[in-house]
This record gives sequence, structure tokens and C-alpha cells, in this order.
Amino acid sequence: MEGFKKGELITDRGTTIVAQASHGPHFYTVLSGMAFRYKLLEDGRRQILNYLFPGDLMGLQSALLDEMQHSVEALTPMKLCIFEKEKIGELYRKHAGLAYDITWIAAQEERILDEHLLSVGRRSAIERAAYLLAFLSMRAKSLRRQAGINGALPITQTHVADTLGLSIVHTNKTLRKLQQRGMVRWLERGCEILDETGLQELAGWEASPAGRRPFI
Amino acid sequence: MEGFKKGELITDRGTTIVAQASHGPHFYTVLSGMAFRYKLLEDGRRQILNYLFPGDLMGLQSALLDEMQHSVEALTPMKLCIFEKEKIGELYRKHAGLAYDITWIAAQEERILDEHLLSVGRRSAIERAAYLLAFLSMRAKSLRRQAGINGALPITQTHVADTLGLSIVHTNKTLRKLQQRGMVRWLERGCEILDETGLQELAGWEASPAGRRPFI
DNA sequence: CGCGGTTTTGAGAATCCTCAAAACCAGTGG
DNA sequence: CCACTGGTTTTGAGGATTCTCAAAACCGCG
Repeated sequence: MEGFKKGELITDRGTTIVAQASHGPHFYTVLSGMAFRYKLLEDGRRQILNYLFPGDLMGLQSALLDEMQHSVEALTPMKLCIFEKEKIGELYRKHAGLAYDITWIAAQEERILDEHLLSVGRRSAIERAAYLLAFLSMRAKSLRRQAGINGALPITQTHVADTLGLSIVHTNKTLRKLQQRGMVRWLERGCEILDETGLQELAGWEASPAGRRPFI
Repeated sequence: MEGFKKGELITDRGTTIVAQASHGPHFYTVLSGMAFRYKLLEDGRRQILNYLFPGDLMGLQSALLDEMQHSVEALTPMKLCIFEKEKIGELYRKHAGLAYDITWIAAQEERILDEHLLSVGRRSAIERAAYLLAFLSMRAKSLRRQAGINGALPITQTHVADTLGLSIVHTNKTLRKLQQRGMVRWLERGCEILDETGLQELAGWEASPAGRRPFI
């Protein structure tokens, strides 16, 4: 993989790394830090689609299809590994193992999106919140060090609202209930998960065994 | 690709082709017909994730990851091309072009799921309905013949409800409004799209240019 | 004709939203 | 050191959307 690496990108929290409708020549993998990707409606309504952790691919869509149809914003300082879109054909020809890993990661992403869609479409507000926090807790768990997370998830209630498809006000009231049950604790700009198992049960969700995740 | 084909599968409408948590040894591509994939919560709430048309892959997740986490059900009689999960490694080693196409299709699927998530999370009921019908109309358009669709989409209002994350009752009232505007027409077990452009505008959605779709 | 699946309608209730404003906190500049 | 500012969390109140329950109408099919 080293042969295809073009460089590294360091960004701060709040930076927009790739933007909707852009045609940049690169795609990336996350080396460290955490981010989220989202889409906007014309009138500003925002839907967060998923969160990115170390090992995740960023911008594969723009590499294979023509352009990017979502944006990505950093939640922490990040370090990214840069690749050139043009070289992806060569990669598939010369390194079947890496090609397989890329597809593997894409399939994993699809599975997560399925899960989110189920949640937003069919779970109640409190179930959705429980699911999301359990999900993030699970993903962050093994990657705390690399993701640059001390103890709390670096998100705000606005992020939660835009992920769950709820208003900020109702999100706040819902999270408050989870806090009363002792499952989470909110800090300024952060969320501490206290009872991951409890959240999973409340959501009616079992994390699927991750399997071996290739780290590109 | 012929070398990897193991056979064909013919199914009727209503057949469950692959089931949640199954570990079958195969995956498929759709040769003709139309289907949908969905997830269930324990208490029976159902979320439809996406629809399958000729050219789409079915069960890639179970080929790369361990098991299937959603089910697929046929909406029309179907013809599927069967592949063996075990051979996928070999395919990646020997046929980079096909491997690339598989990833391309997976990326396309991811993009569609992003779109759906935006819709379910942030659009109003009528916008969601308009988006879904415009989307299905668009996908069916070039594939009417192969998908085995005469004129109307072979879905019920229950399918629409479970795709949009709404109740059947409210879905019915919403579709009724679209009908009053002359954009669609409902038959028994089917939906005829009369004004695709109008639906797109109402939803605030522009279909992305499909690009060249590989047909495996 | 009767049956199951689908569409339609009405009514009351629950969830969730918008508007508005206050409280809180970290960081900034004076 | 303190006041100010912008972002975030919190709360209340009324209203809109969407849900559940219930039942009727409709349709193709055996």
C-alpha cells in the first residue's frame, strides 16, 4: 500500500475535508482522529450519515463514481493518508488483496448504513439515541488511542439530533432520560458512555462481531 | 464471469431469497425481475432498505463478511445468477476488472443508502413519498423490460410505508395527496408514475447521472 | 359466495416540532 | 482579572405531524 500513498493530510477539528459535489483527485484512509459525513438539503436541513474512525475509507465514492455526494467534517484533529483516484485501477490489477480489503470495508459500511436506516425509520426517539450511543461506544472502544479520544465521544447534541433525524430540543429531552437512567453523561462538547450493555438492550440491538478488519 | 457462474435460480413473487442471519454458500446477481431487501426488529417492525433491479448484486455482504443481516424478497418472478462465495477470492486475483465492477456496484449502493437515509431522516412525509417514487421510477425506467414490469411498479402501499418509516395509514393519506396533484396513480398492487419531474421537484432531489453501470 | 390482501376513512392520542428564552461554559480581548 | 461572545445545553408552552385503533370498502381469486 505504501507504493500508492501520496502523502499525509493533517487537519483540525471543524475542518471540512471533502465537500459535496467536489471532484478532488484524492481519496483517503483515516490514520488517526474521528470525523462524520453528512448530506444537506437545499434549505439547510442536515442528515449525518455515518462516523469515520481510524481504518475507514473516505471518498471512495468519488474515486469509483464521478463526484462526491456528501461532505466530511473532522470532529477531532486528524491525520489522513492520501491516495490518488487515478491509481485505483492499477491497484486492482496489481494487488488483489488490497482490492479485496477495499470491498470488504465498503461492505461493512453498507451494513452500518442498513443498521442506521432501520434505526431512523423504525425506532422511537429513545431507542434511536440508545442505538447510536451504543454504536459509537462500540466503534470507539478499540480505537480510543488512535481516534484521539480521551474518555468522552467528541460530539454535541446537535450531531446526535442530525444523525437521528430529530430536532435538537427533542434530542435533548431524550438524552436527558438516558442520563436519568444512568446510561450516559453529557459534558460540554462530549458524551461519556456509562452503560453500553444497557443501551444495547434498550435499543434492541446486538453489535455484530466485527470480524478481522483490514487496516490499510 | 461465466466461469464463476454456478447456475440460475428462478423464483416467484413473494419468495424470500435470502434470510437474515443466514450463512448460505452463494451470492447472486439479478438477471431479471425486481426485489426488495429489509431488516426486522424483534417485535416485527420492518424497514425496507432498498430495491433490487437487474444488474444489482444480492448477498455480497454475506460473501465478504460472515453472515447476512437482512432479508430479500421478490416483488416479481425473478431469474438470478448464482455464484459461490468461496470463489470470490479467486475472482479478485484473476479478474481485476470484475473485482472493480463489484466495488463499483457496492459504492453505488452506498450512495443510494445515503440518499435514503437523508430522506427518512430529514424529509417530510410527502417529500419522502415523492422522493421514493421518483427514485423507483428512475431506476425502473431503463429496465422495464428486464425487470418484468409492464407499466406500474409492483409494490403496495405497505412497501412504501416500510421504506419511508411511516405508518400505513399516514402513507395512504400522503399518497392520496400525490394522486390529487396528478403525479401518481394507484392500482391494486401497483403504482403508476405520471409526473416524474414533478415528484423530483417536490422532493428537492436530482437524480445523479448513473454513469456506465457494469452488468455482470 | 366467501376469503385474504389491499386501500380508504374517521377520530382521538402520542410523539415530535417550532418558537422563545434562559442558563451555562470556554475562550477572547480589553 | 473581568466582561463579552459564540456555541452548547436546558426548559416551557403550544401546535403540527404522525400514530394507533377501528372499521368499512374494494378487489381478484378460489
